[in-house]
Amino acid sequence: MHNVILFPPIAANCSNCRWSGFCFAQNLDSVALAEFSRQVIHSGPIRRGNTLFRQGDKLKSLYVIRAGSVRTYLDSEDGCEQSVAFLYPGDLLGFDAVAENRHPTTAVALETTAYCAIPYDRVVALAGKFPGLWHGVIRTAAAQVTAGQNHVLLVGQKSAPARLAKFLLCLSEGFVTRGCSRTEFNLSMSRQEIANYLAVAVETISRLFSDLQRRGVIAVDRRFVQILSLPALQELACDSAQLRTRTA
Amino acid sequence: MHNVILFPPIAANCSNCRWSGFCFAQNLDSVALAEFSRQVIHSGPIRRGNTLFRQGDKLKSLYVIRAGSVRTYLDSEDGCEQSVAFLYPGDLLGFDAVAENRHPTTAVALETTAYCAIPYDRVVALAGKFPGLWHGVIRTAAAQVTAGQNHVLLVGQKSAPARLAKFLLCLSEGFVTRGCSRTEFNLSMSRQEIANYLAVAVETISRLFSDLQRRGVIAVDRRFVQILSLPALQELACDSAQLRTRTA
DNA sequence: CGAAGTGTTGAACCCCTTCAATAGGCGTGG
DNA sequence: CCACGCCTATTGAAGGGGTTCAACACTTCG
Repeated sequence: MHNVILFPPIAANCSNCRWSGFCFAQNLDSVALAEFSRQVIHSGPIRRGNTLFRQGDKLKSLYVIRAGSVRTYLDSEDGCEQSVAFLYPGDLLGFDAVAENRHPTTAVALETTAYCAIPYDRVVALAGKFPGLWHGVIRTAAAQVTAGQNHVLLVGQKSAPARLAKFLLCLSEGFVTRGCSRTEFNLSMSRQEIANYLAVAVETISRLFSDLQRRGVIAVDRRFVQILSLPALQELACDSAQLRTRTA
Repeated sequence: MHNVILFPPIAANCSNCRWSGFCFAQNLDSVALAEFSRQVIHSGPIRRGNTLFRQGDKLKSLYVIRAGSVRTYLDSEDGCEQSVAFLYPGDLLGFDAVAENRHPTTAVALETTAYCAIPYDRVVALAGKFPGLWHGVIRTAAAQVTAGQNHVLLVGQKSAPARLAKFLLCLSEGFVTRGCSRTEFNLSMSRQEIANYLAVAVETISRLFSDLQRRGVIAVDRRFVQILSLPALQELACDSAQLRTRTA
């Protein structure tokens, strides 16, 4: 334990929060937001490899990333692992635990990460008073369902090059939304973690990065990526689902 | 249009419904349920191939299957298709449209199918009065997120035989929950539709069915399946994720 | 009966994995 | 500071699981 370097929980101030537009509290008016804010526990930074919650843990809170990034993943009974999502500031975590009152995934920090925790019973209580909060939760939930569908499509129907291209484009899109560069960014995850998320071997990711660089589509230096040709990347992302599994 | 054979919408009676325990209205007391029931539109049977809604359609209602079965699928920009789910009586459909106010998937009947439609604005209005309805929606939503995660795991990390085995076990589980046989059932979907859901070629599904039958694990006659050895099937479902993409 | 759709089976090929070996970064400790 | 070890990443060669292509059986329906 490194208590000495952990900041104590501090009072949240959602009305000033840079990410309030992303948070599931986005629909609340200033009065409601102030009350919401009092329930929020700002949680001090955790370092790479530490978890917010583990698969099987009882649901206590919902979480929103404030800084840093997080990977969620699922372990099956027989010991294989599947990365489910990479999360960035403003993203909601842990909602899926509502179904069984236990977290179906583990959430682990990819880098030093700060987050907010809101006890789920407080969310429910507040949502009773401010229905806008229900809408925020519901819309976020629906978005996560959609994201899962697209993940299956990616892994199920696309070739390895298309998967990586689409992955980079999705990251890019996320950074733009957060006011960062569309074409230059640092990956917060390792090749291994990308490989697992895209369901290919690490070596394949390595080769694909090299290919993309060789073809002038991107420039890569370790975790730093520059997209040199967005159109080329988009073409690659669409191209080649060599599987003919159309049902009609 | 076959209007002549369509039953007119009839008044729903949720309190008598065989599937009320599965429906997202499961938490309502009898008073609330009666009011809920008045908002429900019983929709007459549609035949195989007809859709409840199409990808891109505006969200109007949530749907619950009353009889029959439905497949939802996603088309990507570049024309590849991914089956997302097979739905049976009691299952909720269309919730994912809440995120963007448009259905991200198409829902098509696999056989003659009857369903209930509940206008979404009515759901919201009722949920304001009866918070139990919010919980029903939220829990169902969370379950769908979890289901999506497991689907990615299946497609991303498991070998083709394991995918089919797991698929059969999931179907089996669903039938048990609904009071049907665990070991004998009819598939409502074609080989092609199974193949697409599991992200393999049709021929692979065919071969795997033959293999399973040859090994005495199941007996198949067209769409009728008998599970002869549940343990063997469970072993196959766990076995072999030949991809070593562990991140740790 | 013939045509179309669905399912099955065989053989060849290919994308991606696996195995293996090397290079590069980074923290640790002498 | 540099040497050492560990971990991540890269690249080559070989192999395999599943796809693709092709032909055939069976059912359904007009």
